[in-house]
Amino acid sequence: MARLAGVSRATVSYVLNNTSAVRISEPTRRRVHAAAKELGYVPHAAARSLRAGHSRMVLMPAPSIPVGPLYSQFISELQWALGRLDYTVVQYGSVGLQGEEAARAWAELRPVAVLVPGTGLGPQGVALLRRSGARAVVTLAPEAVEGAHALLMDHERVGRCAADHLYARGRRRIGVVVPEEAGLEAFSLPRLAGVRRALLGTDATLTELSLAFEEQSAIRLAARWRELGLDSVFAYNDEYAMLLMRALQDEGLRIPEDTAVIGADDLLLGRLLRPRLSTVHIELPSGRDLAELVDRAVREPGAATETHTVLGATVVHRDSS
Amino acid sequence: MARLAGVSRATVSYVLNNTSAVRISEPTRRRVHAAAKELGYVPHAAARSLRAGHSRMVLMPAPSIPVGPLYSQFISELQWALGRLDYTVVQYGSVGLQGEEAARAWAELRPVAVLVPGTGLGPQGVALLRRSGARAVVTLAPEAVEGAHALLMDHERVGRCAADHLYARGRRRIGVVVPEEAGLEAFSLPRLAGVRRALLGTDATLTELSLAFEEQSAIRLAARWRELGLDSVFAYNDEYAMLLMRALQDEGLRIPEDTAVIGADDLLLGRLLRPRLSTVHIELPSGRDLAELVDRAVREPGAATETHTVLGATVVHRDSS
DNA sequence: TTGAAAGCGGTACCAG
DNA sequence: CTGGTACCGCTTTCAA
Repeated sequence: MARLAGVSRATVSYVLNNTSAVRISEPTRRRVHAAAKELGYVPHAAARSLRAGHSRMVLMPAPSIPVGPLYSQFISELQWALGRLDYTVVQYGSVGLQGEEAARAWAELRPVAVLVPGTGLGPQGVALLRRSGARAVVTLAPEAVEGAHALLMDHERVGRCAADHLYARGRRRIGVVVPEEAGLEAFSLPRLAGVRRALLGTDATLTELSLAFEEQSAIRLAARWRELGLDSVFAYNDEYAMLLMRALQDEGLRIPEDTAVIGADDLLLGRLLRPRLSTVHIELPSGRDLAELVDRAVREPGAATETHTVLGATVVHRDSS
Repeated sequence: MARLAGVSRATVSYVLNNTSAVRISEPTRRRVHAAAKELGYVPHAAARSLRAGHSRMVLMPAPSIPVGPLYSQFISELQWALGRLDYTVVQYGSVGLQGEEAARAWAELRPVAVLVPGTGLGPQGVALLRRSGARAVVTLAPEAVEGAHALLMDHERVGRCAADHLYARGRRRIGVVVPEEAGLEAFSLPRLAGVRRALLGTDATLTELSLAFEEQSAIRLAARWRELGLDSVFAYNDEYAMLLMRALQDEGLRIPEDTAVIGADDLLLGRLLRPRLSTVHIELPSGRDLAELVDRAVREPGAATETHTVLGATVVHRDSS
């Protein structure tokens, strides 16, 4: 670039990076800075990281489904915290890419760390990423993956909490909503399994209820509610719970007398319905903590992989259960 | 890499890219592929784009505020459509970066195209990006920026629609909710301005109402509702509308008799309250169309910048207004 | 204090 | 058909 500033490329590099091992005279610095400003010079990240052999890019797949305020908040916090540690966070739009293939696509960018929510990345995927220079791979999933750090997001606990609550309040015929929308299985199945486990060995019964996030679907489900003979339902999350509760009420069912309803995520909107919606409050890991984990892993890539359980789940009992 | 496969780098390149201008013998291809598989070889995107002088990366800033299902859907669709056109979509976590500074950070990655929702990127930012190789810069904002293609998302129309509707139904003392949460000004201010414009020269009055997305804030606002003397309110969006409507009802106000309420975004959840929430349905551009615009712009970087108005707004009249 | 030169991992031309 | 080689933009010794 600014050899047109009268100096060599090396000098430019020194000046712009404030290289401490080298002293550059003030006049020269000034000329370099001036020229850079003038030409609108921007360093070429690819060239830099090619030469350096590493980057400070932390990559995570972009969510392909609408995420709630909880998760959005978490991502923002994480980006902010990693930004403070001088990492660049990049969400890769991996629409349609699967497992190994996705891992390969990510590896092409040679990120220093990869954060993967959900399953879908096997041990081979992790190995591939590590071979291509990722000094840290962190999964946010129900179970750990060989070779990667793991933040265990145990959605089973959410189901267990909800089921324990309903059972403790005397409910025995318990329905569990399973959303029909694709891409939610990663959450809905563990939550369902959690309910199942909580009810194991008790006198309660569990009924799976398929429900799409549309009024018609809820109305259809409500129409056959009496024949279902359920006295309570864990509705996957607050949004599905709100939808279903409204349909049940329109069908003439009394909440919670005839049927108790509980959701999850503790959305503000759930408090607006009457009766106020009971819910399972979920606590995600703090973005700061995860950022620190990443940073530690990057600095100490040989260290044993850490596994932390990070999903807090507590029942918030309001009026619908 | 697989010079350890017994061939030269060049040959590897030919084989893995299926270079048609060159014929490689089957045995050689096989050995290369075998070695690549064995070593878990992944090409180095930085090296490739350094050499090529360009990449196929489309960059957009990651949203820093929780976005609704509407926008999430739009992003997904866009990623999918661009993926089909063989672009790689990357969301850059620009937490805290502003205008020029953000533009510089993005430019370091030398994306072939940049998509920027919202204002904050000035003409200099656009120029900077173009100078560093971006063949297309597209803004999604209320107004066009010199040098960039523009998808005009005219949120004023949302406010106008809502105001026209309320006015047509005989309301004259109209409140407009302005969220207190930071980062929403890009939407809330134009919506407010739209209401103002719609009411200009009529006998209606406009009152700004500051509201945070918390129950307490809504309760406080509702408590002074009677002294405000409003007969209707445009509540920014459906979520704020739901929150406020509930608080008004708890305060003893009848909806819509005493106060008409209208939101925006046409969320499913708005239909669950009673009375069912009136709303302004918003139509975002199709991801496919935007992807095509980007592709066209990339292939024809010299062409004049296009400006399209892409935000459809129509009132959905339900029971709260 | 500054400059010359090597090299990061690919691609593309040209010679063998 | 295949290998040598120059080069993309930047950092980093090493010499001047």
